[in-house]
Amino acid sequence: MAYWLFKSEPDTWSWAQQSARGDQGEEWNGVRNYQARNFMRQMEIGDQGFFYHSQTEKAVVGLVEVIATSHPDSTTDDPRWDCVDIKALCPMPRPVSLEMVKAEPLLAEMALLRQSRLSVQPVTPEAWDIICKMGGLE
DNA sequence: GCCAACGTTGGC
DNA sequence: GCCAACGTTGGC
Repeated sequence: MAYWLFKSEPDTWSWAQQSARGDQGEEWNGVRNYQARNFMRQMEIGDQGFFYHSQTEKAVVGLVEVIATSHPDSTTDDPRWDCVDIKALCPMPRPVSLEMVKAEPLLAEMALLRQSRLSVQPVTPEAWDIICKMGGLE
């Protein structure tokens, strides 16, 4: 099983909206970036991810799970763009802010810091554990 | 609101 | 195939 990070502007698609979808989940659509798309194509059902709010909040606010593998993005006719479906698992008891991630030397290599514009990115198992603990999980 | 980073597009 | 121009994203 692999770990990922999904980034969203809360004004566009928020954790609250994602949670409201329940187990039915929702397409992670609208991605128009090849790198991000390629990561989604690698995802498998049961993979887990962080849900990150960019812009105003800049924090990991919850955990999600992949419930459908890559398929055409319903928001475009352009055959280049695929997406997966994800559902909310649980909120972070304490959201892990970008500031907190930056302050942890063990997380310095995260794509979140190195490639700030990438909206879908892989997370190593080590980074996953660290952030879960920082957020009050486990 | 600004700016840096970076991806995309189009002309050559 | 290169590169300049431009658009978008995200942090500050």
